[in-house]
Amino acid sequence: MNKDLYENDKGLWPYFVEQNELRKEVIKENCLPNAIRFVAGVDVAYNEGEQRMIGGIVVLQKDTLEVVEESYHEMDITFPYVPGLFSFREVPPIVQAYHDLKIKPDVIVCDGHGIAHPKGVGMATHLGVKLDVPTIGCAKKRLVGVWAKEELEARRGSAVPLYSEEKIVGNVLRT
DNA sequence: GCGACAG
DNA sequence: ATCTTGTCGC
Ligand SMILES: [Mg+2]
Repeated sequence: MNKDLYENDKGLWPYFVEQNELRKEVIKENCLPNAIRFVAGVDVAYNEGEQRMIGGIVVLQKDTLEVVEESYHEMDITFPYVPGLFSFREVPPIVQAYHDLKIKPDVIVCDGHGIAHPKGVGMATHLGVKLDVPTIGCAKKRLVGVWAKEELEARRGSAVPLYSEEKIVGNVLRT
Protein backbone atom coordinates (compact mmCIF):
# COMPACT_ATOMS: atom_id res chain seq x y z
CA MET A 1 0.00 0.00 0.00
CA ASN A 2 1.76 3.14 -1.21
CA LYS A 3 1.21 6.33 0.71
CA ASP A 4 2.33 8.63 -2.07
CA LEU A 5 -0.24 7.08 -4.31
CA TYR A 6 -2.86 8.70 -2.12
CA GLU A 7 -1.03 11.81 -1.02
CA ASN A 8 -0.31 13.05 -4.51
CA ASP A 9 -2.85 14.96 -6.53
CA LYS A 10 -6.43 14.63 -5.45
CA GLY A 11 -6.13 11.06 -4.32
CA LEU A 12 -7.65 11.83 -0.95
CA TRP A 13 -10.43 14.03 -2.25
CA PRO A 14 -13.10 11.31 -2.36
CA TYR A 15 -12.49 10.57 1.29
CA PHE A 16 -12.98 14.15 2.34
CA VAL A 17 -16.20 14.06 0.35
CA GLU A 18 -17.35 10.92 2.13
CA GLN A 19 -16.43 12.55 5.40
CA ASN A 20 -18.84 15.35 4.66
CA GLU A 21 -21.55 12.80 3.94
CA LEU A 22 -20.91 11.05 7.23
CA ARG A 23 -21.06 14.37 9.05
CA LYS A 24 -24.73 14.70 8.18
CA GLU A 25 -25.55 11.46 9.96
CA VAL A 26 -23.79 12.18 13.22
CA ILE A 27 -25.95 12.09 16.33
CA LYS A 28 -24.44 14.11 19.15
CA GLU A 29 -27.29 13.68 21.59
CA ASN A 30 -27.00 11.05 24.29
CA CYS A 31 -28.87 8.04 22.93
CA LEU A 32 -27.59 5.53 25.43
CA PRO A 33 -30.20 3.16 26.83
CA ASN A 34 -31.21 3.60 30.47
CA ALA A 35 -29.43 0.42 31.38
CA ILE A 36 -26.03 -0.16 29.81
CA ARG A 37 -25.33 -3.87 29.95
CA PHE A 38 -22.30 -4.24 27.73
CA VAL A 39 -19.44 -1.96 26.78
CA ALA A 40 -16.78 -2.67 24.18
CA GLY A 41 -13.30 -1.49 23.38
CA VAL A 42 -11.62 -1.57 19.98
CA ASP A 43 -8.13 -1.27 18.55
CA VAL A 44 -6.10 -2.19 15.50
CA ALA A 45 -2.60 -3.65 15.25
CA TYR A 46 -0.31 -3.63 12.24
CA ASN A 47 2.31 -5.69 10.46
CA GLU A 48 3.86 -3.12 8.17
CA GLY A 49 6.09 -5.68 6.51
CA GLU A 50 3.27 -7.97 5.55
CA GLN A 51 1.01 -5.00 4.91
CA ARG A 52 -1.61 -6.64 7.10
CA MET A 53 -3.66 -5.36 9.99
CA ILE A 54 -5.99 -6.86 12.56
CA GLY A 55 -8.86 -5.11 14.22
CA GLY A 56 -10.21 -6.32 17.50
CA ILE A 57 -13.25 -5.65 19.63
CA VAL A 58 -13.69 -6.86 23.18
CA VAL A 59 -17.05 -6.83 24.91
CA LEU A 60 -17.31 -6.68 28.65
CA GLN A 61 -20.17 -6.75 31.06
CA LYS A 62 -20.56 -3.16 32.17
CA ASP A 63 -20.98 -3.75 35.87
CA THR A 64 -18.34 -6.40 36.48
CA LEU A 65 -16.01 -5.53 33.59
CA GLU A 66 -15.83 -9.24 32.89
CA VAL A 67 -14.84 -10.02 29.29
CA VAL A 68 -17.78 -11.81 27.73
CA GLU A 69 -16.75 -11.93 24.09
CA GLU A 70 -14.05 -10.87 21.67
CA SER A 71 -13.78 -10.78 17.92
CA TYR A 72 -10.93 -10.11 15.54
CA HIS A 73 -10.63 -9.52 11.84
CA GLU A 74 -7.43 -9.52 9.78
CA MET A 75 -7.08 -7.88 6.39
CA ASP A 76 -4.70 -6.09 4.02
CA ILE A 77 -3.73 -2.50 4.77
CA THR A 78 -5.36 -0.42 2.07
CA PHE A 79 -5.21 3.10 3.42
CA PRO A 80 -2.26 5.18 4.69
CA TYR A 81 -2.15 6.94 8.02
CA VAL A 82 -3.21 10.48 7.30
CA PRO A 83 -4.11 12.75 10.23
CA GLY A 84 -7.72 13.74 9.65
CA LEU A 85 -8.53 10.65 7.63
CA PHE A 86 -7.50 8.13 10.24
CA SER A 87 -10.92 6.48 10.36
CA PHE A 88 -10.63 5.27 6.79
CA ARG A 89 -7.69 3.19 7.92
CA GLU A 90 -9.02 1.61 11.10
CA VAL A 91 -12.79 1.46 10.75
CA PRO A 92 -12.92 -1.32 8.11
CA PRO A 93 -11.39 -4.14 10.17
CA ILE A 94 -13.32 -3.06 13.25
CA VAL A 95 -16.64 -3.11 11.43
CA GLN A 96 -15.96 -6.66 10.29
CA ALA A 97 -15.01 -7.78 13.76
CA TYR A 98 -18.12 -6.13 15.16
CA HIS A 99 -20.44 -7.99 12.82
CA ASP A 100 -19.13 -11.32 14.03
CA LEU A 101 -20.14 -10.52 17.58
CA LYS A 102 -23.03 -12.38 19.10
CA ILE A 103 -23.27 -9.95 21.99
CA LYS A 104 -23.66 -6.43 20.66
CA PRO A 105 -22.38 -3.71 23.02
CA ASP A 106 -24.45 -0.70 24.07
CA VAL A 107 -21.47 1.58 23.57
CA ILE A 108 -17.99 1.30 22.07
CA VAL A 109 -14.86 3.02 23.38
CA CYS A 110 -12.46 3.84 20.56
CA ASP A 111 -8.72 4.44 20.41
CA GLY A 112 -8.91 7.75 18.58
CA HIS A 113 -10.89 10.97 18.50
CA GLY A 114 -14.60 11.29 17.90
CA ILE A 115 -15.98 14.75 17.22
CA ALA A 116 -12.73 16.38 18.34
CA HIS A 117 -11.72 16.40 14.71
CA PRO A 118 -11.27 19.08 12.01
CA LYS A 119 -14.61 18.14 10.48
CA GLY A 120 -16.18 16.57 13.53
CA VAL A 121 -15.84 13.10 12.06
CA GLY A 122 -13.05 11.30 13.83
CA MET A 123 -12.61 7.56 14.05
CA ALA A 124 -15.13 7.07 16.83
CA THR A 125 -17.67 9.22 15.05
CA HIS A 126 -17.16 7.42 11.76
CA LEU A 127 -17.51 4.03 13.43
CA GLY A 128 -20.60 5.09 15.32
CA VAL A 129 -22.34 6.24 12.16
CA LYS A 130 -21.27 3.17 10.27
CA LEU A 131 -22.56 0.77 12.92
CA ASP A 132 -25.32 2.99 14.30
CA VAL A 133 -23.98 2.34 17.77
CA PRO A 134 -23.04 4.97 20.37
CA THR A 135 -19.27 5.45 20.54
CA ILE A 136 -16.81 7.31 22.74
CA GLY A 137 -13.68 8.75 21.20
CA CYS A 138 -10.71 8.36 23.51
CA ALA A 139 -7.40 9.50 22.02
CA LYS A 140 -4.00 9.73 23.60
CA LYS A 141 -2.88 12.85 21.81
CA ARG A 142 -4.43 16.07 20.61
CA LEU A 143 -5.62 16.47 17.04
CA VAL A 144 -7.53 19.74 17.34
CA GLY A 145 -8.71 22.02 20.09
CA VAL A 146 -7.42 24.02 23.02
CA TRP A 147 -7.79 23.78 26.78
CA ALA A 148 -6.87 25.63 29.94
CA LYS A 149 -3.63 23.91 30.82
CA GLU A 150 -3.37 25.93 34.03
CA GLU A 151 -6.68 24.48 35.18
CA LEU A 152 -5.72 20.89 34.52
CA GLU A 153 -4.49 19.71 37.89
CA ALA A 154 -1.48 17.48 38.44
CA ARG A 155 -3.43 14.68 40.05
CA ARG A 156 -4.72 11.75 38.08
CA GLY A 157 -8.36 12.14 37.20
CA SER A 158 -8.21 15.87 36.71
CA ALA A 159 -10.07 17.02 33.61
CA VAL A 160 -10.90 20.21 31.75
CA PRO A 161 -13.05 20.81 28.67
CA LEU A 162 -11.51 20.67 25.21
CA TYR A 163 -12.59 23.48 22.92
CA SER A 164 -12.57 23.55 19.14
CA GLU A 165 -14.15 26.35 17.18
CA GLU A 166 -15.79 27.87 20.23
CA LYS A 167 -17.46 24.61 21.14
CA ILE A 168 -16.72 21.92 23.69
CA VAL A 169 -15.77 18.79 21.77
CA GLY A 170 -14.51 16.71 24.62
CA ASN A 171 -12.51 16.63 27.81
CA VAL A 172 -8.78 16.57 28.46
CA LEU A 173 -8.14 13.99 31.13
CA ARG A 174 -5.01 13.40 33.19
CA THR A 175 -4.55 9.65 33.57
C1' DG B 1 6.46 29.35 3.15
C1' DC B 2 6.26 27.20 7.91
C1' DG B 3 4.44 24.39 11.70
C1' DA B 4 0.71 20.99 13.24
C1' DC B 5 -0.56 16.56 12.62
C1' DA B 6 -5.48 10.80 16.30
C1' DG B 7 -2.99 5.62 15.16
C1' DA C 1 1.33 2.24 14.64
C1' DT C 2 6.02 -0.60 15.01
C1' DC C 3 10.96 -1.53 16.18
C1' DT C 4 15.07 -1.43 19.10
C1' DT C 5 18.06 -0.30 23.08
C1' DG C 6 18.77 1.02 27.74
C1' DT C 7 17.23 2.01 32.54
C1' DC C 8 14.14 1.68 36.60
C1' DG C 9 11.41 -0.49 39.98
C1' DC C 10 8.91 -4.26 42.12
MG1 LIG D 1 -4.66 2.00 18.57
